[in-house]
Amino acid sequence: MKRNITMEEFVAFLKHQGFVYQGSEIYGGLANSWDYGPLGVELKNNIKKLWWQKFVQECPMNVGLDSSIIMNSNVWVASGHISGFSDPLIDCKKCGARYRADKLIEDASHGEITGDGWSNDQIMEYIEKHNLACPECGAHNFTDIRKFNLMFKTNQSVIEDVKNVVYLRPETAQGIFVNFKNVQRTTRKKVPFGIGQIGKSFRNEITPGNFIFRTREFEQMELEFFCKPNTDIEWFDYWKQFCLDFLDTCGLSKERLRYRDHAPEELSFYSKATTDIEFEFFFGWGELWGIADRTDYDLSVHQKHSNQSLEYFDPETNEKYIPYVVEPSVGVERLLLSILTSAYDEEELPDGEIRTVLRLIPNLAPFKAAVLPLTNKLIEPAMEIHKNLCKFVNCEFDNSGNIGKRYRRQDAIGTPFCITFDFDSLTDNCVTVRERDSMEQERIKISELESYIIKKL
RNA sequence: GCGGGUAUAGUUCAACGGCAGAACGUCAGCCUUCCAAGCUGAAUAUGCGAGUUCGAUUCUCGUUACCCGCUCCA
Repeated sequence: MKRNITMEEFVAFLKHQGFVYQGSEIYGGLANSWDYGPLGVELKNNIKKLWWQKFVQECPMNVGLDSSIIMNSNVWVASGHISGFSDPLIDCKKCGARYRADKLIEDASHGEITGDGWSNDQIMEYIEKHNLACPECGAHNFTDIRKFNLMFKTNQSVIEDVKNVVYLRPETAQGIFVNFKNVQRTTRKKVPFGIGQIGKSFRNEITPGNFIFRTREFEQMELEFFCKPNTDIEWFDYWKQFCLDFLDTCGLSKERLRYRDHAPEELSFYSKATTDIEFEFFFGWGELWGIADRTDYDLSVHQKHSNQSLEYFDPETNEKYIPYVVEPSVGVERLLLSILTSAYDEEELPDGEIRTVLRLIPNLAPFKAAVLPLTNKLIEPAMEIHKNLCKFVNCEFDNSGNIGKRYRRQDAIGTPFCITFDFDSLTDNCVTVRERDSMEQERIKISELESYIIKKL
């Protein structure tokens, strides 16, 4: 990227080209929801396809799964998502500082009283009675207690009732864990093996933002890799490298990628070690891919709560154990954003003109080719070529404006090849194939066009 | 959630308490034999809701969305 393009400019660019629109736009939008346009959905699908290819199809150890978004609520009790995430939060109305109300009491009483297990009313009563002040500004002016609930809640029935409360999954991982036995039995896989899944997840984030970086609805591509206890460290390193290689395949700029190991105090309760692959987004470095050593935590808690054995019998050693899990988890939208960020380029041509180019790898490009008649007199025969090529690759037809303009337009959406049908084509049965990055042109026989394009992809 | 800022066409910007303009883009026609050419024409905008006013895109309030900072992020 030659120029320092701002995020706002980039968002406008993506909207203009039909990659990403604001969600519910005609109704004034909905905070942090984004829709993927005709080009966005192609790119997104291509990203998912590539991930699936690399993590499932080409990886004999791994298989795929597609589990439900809505699951038995006990799944979330077991996983800790319900109990572990209902902190009573309170804000100081004066300075805006936010606290966990129970911690406030604990701190004020110097640890003598913990608000653990208290009801909201009890906590509020204590705060009022002891006239607890905001540690920041000293004011006695708090909001009501609000339970911060990460999960989207709904009812599985037309009647709302506490008994039929269900949640939209906050991660796809649990769907894999609860199917561990099913998958292992039916595929006859031996540990180590992995289960991959792509799907939507939902989290009521307190502060979403930064465009599509953090949204409440998002899509994850997760692999849960089951291995023998004490082999988790080596597999952890294996997948760390594997993910980085994948990002390289996607065309991400190396200098905008780095590993970041989580410090022991920031590790989640379920994780022994976590490394993020971070990408340098517009707003700074941010988590792109989290690789976590989840140990046997998940299978153990599900075994406990479900009363179903989730042990694996290792036929080689005749041992029974609960496998350890290494989880590389990446968000589709974050990956899409980093791919687009890396691909965006404004190139100065020899004549001083600037062209915008999305240097997407051909595999990911929304359109693989565009068929362009040199003039409007050649629309019909050019359309024939387009019609045929569409059967093999996603390609576009464009006859508006002059040819140069159409080349630039395709450059800006990352189309790797432009196929121009000119007057000579009528007699020599050849077309000009113009390559996006080099801008070089080659004369190709129409009969060999498909194989030429497919080979280049 | 708090504080600050912003909101006019697809985009970038004008203007005004009294008919809202331009450039680029888009579309149509003409022209055009390979890198955003030219000519002619067209469509498209004051985020939403109240209030003040004879009249509000302009002033006031509310609301929604976005941006920046703080806070938060199992």
